[in-house]
Amino acid sequence: MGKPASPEAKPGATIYSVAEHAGVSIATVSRVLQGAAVVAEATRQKVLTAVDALGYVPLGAARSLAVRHHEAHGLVLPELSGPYYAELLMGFEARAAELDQSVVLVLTDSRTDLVAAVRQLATRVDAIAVFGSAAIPADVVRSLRAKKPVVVIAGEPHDGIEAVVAENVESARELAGHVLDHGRRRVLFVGDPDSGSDVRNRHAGYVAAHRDRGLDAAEPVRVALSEADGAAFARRLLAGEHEADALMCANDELALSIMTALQDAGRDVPGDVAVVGWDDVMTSRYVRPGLTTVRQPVHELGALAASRLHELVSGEPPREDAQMLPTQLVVRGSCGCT
Amino acid sequence: MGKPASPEAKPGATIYSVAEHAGVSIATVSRVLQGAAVVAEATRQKVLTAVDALGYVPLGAARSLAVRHHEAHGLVLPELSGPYYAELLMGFEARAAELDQSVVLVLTDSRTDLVAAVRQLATRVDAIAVFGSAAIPADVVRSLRAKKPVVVIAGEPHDGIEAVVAENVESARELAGHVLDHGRRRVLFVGDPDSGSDVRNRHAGYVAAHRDRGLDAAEPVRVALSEADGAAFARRLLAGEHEADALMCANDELALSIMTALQDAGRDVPGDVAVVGWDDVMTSRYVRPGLTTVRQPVHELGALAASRLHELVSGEPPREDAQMLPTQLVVRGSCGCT
DNA sequence: CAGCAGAATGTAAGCGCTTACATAACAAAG
DNA sequence: CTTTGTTATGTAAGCGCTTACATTCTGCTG
Repeated sequence: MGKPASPEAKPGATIYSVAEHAGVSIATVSRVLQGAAVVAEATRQKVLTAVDALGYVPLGAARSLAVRHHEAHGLVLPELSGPYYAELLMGFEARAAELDQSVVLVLTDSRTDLVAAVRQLATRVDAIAVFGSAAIPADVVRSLRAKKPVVVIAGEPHDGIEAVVAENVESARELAGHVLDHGRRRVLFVGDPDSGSDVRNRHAGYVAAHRDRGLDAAEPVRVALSEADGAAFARRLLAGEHEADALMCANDELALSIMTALQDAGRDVPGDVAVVGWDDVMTSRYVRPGLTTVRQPVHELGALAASRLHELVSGEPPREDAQMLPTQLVVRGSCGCT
Repeated sequence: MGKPASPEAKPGATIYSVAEHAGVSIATVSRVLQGAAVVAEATRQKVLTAVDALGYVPLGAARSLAVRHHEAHGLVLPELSGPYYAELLMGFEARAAELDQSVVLVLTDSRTDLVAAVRQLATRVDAIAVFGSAAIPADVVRSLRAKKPVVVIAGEPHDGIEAVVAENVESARELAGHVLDHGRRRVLFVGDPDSGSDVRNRHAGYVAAHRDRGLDAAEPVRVALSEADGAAFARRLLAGEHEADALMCANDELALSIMTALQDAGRDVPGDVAVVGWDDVMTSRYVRPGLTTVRQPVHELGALAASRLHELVSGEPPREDAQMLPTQLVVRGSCGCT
């Protein structure tokens, strides 16, 4: 802080001015900066000195143009509320960093022209990871794929576009089975199986658990995945529109808002009705009873996406089948366990 | 110069191949793609046809090099757990999108070489927003500033680096005053004022509230801001290491973990001890009693940072004083209100 | 119908890097 | 001393765009 001001940076310092200042050629400057080729120690020092005398910052675009790749990965997510996407992004970013790739983020919920945004993104990255339900039209994804490697996160693989997912069907079957084995006989699935492959697969597991026991599964209650949708459903449930002794919600936000609304209305959870969710968000540990849910390796999922992107850029062929990460049932009180 | 050697390279469609395919010059292709100059409708159509016949995706780096800017903003955040940073990022991204700027994200907690990461970032963006406590050495920020516009989020302005912040002192004074006015006389500040200007200012408000009433403020309990730190503090409190009838925590995560730990140990909140936090995270609405806290306009803060970055890039001079956004006290039950 | 303004398009000069290839410098070997 | 490797460094050709400027093509005007 007490030090003299930083070197007067000529706003226009380029590799040429550095070379001139150091009395060497631009090739040499490039070599010391890339650390690639051998450079005499004395020369290296001259260059380094010149670099910070001029406050030189290389122009990434020029390098990208010369080397013909961006050294950046794109990530397209719907939004970031709730811990799920944030954790995914952290995993992605961390892995990308290890691979020396920058990450360029696009959030689709804030975009009016999604397609333009994605095209624009394609312009500045080497590969793109798209979240399954980020609402990118399939043909856009496919046309993207023609130019750049693409991986879908939590979606279905198709047309040579590979997918990375967390396991859903089996854990949903296990979770639903757990609830059924508490003796509940009217377990409602809350969430729209058509809203994405994650929910579809969770629903499939729910159906399977019923089938396993020779039971009939009720029709799913098709609601979106936000707190507000949960609250709305809770109102309908309290109004007697649905009958249930257990609710298997497509995610924790739904489960939490429903559980709280029921409790506020004097219902006993899990006494009157059990509630389970999916994701294991932070709040699920804090509410009483604790929310029984399923933990996904979200961080790892993001990291896996970044890794695959990198491998695809490096020329590896896309995988046919989705890569699946295991999930873990987290049993707390809301399912009826003590 | 002439055109590149292989006109055959389909995967490498360039402006040249498009021009050739459409039977026009590259200048014309550029013109229709930028939509800038007038182009005869017939010509425009030929070009557009060629573009998607070849699946042409422009190379962002080449454009950046030619126009001499990146059309991208950098954002440096510590991490993304908890809703605070995620919301900030969403605000930033949304505003950046409106301004047609890409956002390149760097998370410092995942980096081993922070300084290198930031330098690398500077290479590919026009301007950078750094979160105050992202642990970037001050001299690095300053040297960055010499080349690119920089704004600090939730930090102090200095050396021509402007800052955007949410109000802290007055709302902390109000919050602490509120607790004191419930009759609490041993209000402990939990959090380390030296960990960043946000906490420092909250502490300052806490001290001011005491002074307002002619009371003495206790020494702050210096703990970090995570759940784990809160739990550890709660254990010490239960063990009798501290004495308090109210806890003013530097953020909600701390407050929540402490409150829950106390309740689990049989203490009554707010009966035995009141607990208040800061941030108004989602969980704060769900716990019982609801957590009294302060809501910050986090989304707006992110958006403001993006806006300022853009204005700085456009040549506007940096502001001397931090731009401050108002916060809002959210009173729920944990402070002692019914 | 020459002359000319204005519109549409083409030409070519960069933008700041990387890197293949050429060259220089110097030491060891013949 | 040449010759021959080895290193260290320089030269220059792009990378794929944008854009100032030049050129060509219209359709009028006088």
